[in-house]
Amino acid sequence: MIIRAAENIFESLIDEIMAGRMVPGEPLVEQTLAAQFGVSRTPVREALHRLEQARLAERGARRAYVVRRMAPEDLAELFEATGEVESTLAALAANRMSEIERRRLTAVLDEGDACDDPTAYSEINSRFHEIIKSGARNSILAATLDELNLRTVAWRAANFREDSRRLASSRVEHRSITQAIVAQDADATRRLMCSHVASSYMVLADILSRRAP
Amino acid sequence: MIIRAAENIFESLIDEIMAGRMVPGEPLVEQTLAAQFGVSRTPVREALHRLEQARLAERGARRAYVVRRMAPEDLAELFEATGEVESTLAALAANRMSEIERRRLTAVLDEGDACDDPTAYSEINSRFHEIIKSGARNSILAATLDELNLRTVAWRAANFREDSRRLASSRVEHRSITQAIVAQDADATRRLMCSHVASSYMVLADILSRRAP
DNA sequence: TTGTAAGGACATGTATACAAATGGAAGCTA
DNA sequence: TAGCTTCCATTTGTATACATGTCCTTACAA
Repeated sequence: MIIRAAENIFESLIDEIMAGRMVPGEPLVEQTLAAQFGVSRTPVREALHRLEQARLAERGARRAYVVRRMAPEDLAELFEATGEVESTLAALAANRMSEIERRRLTAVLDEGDACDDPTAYSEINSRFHEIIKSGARNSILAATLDELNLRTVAWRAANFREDSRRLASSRVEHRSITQAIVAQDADATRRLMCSHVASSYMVLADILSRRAP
Repeated sequence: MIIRAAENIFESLIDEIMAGRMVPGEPLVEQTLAAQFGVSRTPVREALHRLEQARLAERGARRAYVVRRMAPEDLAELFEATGEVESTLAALAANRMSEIERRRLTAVLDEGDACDDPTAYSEINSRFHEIIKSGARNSILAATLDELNLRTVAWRAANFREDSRRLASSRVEHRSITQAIVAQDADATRRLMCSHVASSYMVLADILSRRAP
């Protein structure tokens, strides 16, 4: 093996969960996975431990691993936590971003306005959030946000995509957030970002509740 | 072994780091630790991986583990992140704590005012922060705060204790925070908690910078 | 029928041996 | 001497065998 097997397996399992090919509650048996990946139990074991740390796997009966299940309340907490951390980053960014970064943010915003393809818009949306994250000048909070976002992958899996109505309001929200950042108004930025993230997740929560009541 | 060896070793290593018996940069060799704990490399290996996840260990030369070192800038980021998350929890708690919880918070505050022993005060201080953490009604953010606090253990190690001047201002700050929470003023709570945590860490940072310039 | 205890299947936990990789040191060359 | 190459020591990575623990099944008795 060129690179570490445990690392590959960890990434592969995350991909499987993200793609929805492994659903919450599905067993993750060391022996079975080892056979599938063509390695021994040892690296699989390590990958499963890492999945557990990342809260993507949990222990079921007989200490066996399963893809993590989450009650709706837990999901709500997770969404709230994500929103709060991202809002904090945005508030810090409002105070700390350079003129160049503010211009880049505005540019990405304009690019998003000119884009109608949902897939492309999703990529632009990521860039928007990335700029804010790095503008906050705190890599630890940024990493914390990444970890929280990673935990939602299993729930974003089922080919969730923001519908066009949500896309329109998302544009408006990004616009207000950007204005608050450019005005270096940290409080407004926090408030706006918080409700922006809340709205985004509301749509997802709605879909999930309709599918698994 | 009655309970899991890997778990024991993980806890033990954290204790060693907390106590300052293992200092940043010190090598953590699987073979050596295995011999010390009287087990094989396997559980030690697992414990080290967990330490790495917790950001208490890092990889040095030849992928060997060492107790994590941190540059002063990283430490500043860590303190800021901790303060922001705790402030967020406090702001949520201001909106969500029950009347009973508010009374308990006030009671702990009074207990702290009547206490002059630094060790006892430290314990009361912990209870104060615990009440706020649980009052926020978000276990994920609470766990995030715990994880961030855990990362500072190696830096709190060197029998750091708040001096009496700091203790006096800490009392005053706790009083204002409690008043803001009782008044259910989330914004004021956030602001006060943020500066409270910042002041606490300032003392530690000051000590650290004088010891290792 | 229900409660309980023994046995067994299944999955993880641990021990050990061997493989691989990484950095550094020794030695060679220009 | 500087720079390169080769080799080796050290440490982690992986494979495999065996140990342990937990739950479920089943048999038996009240």
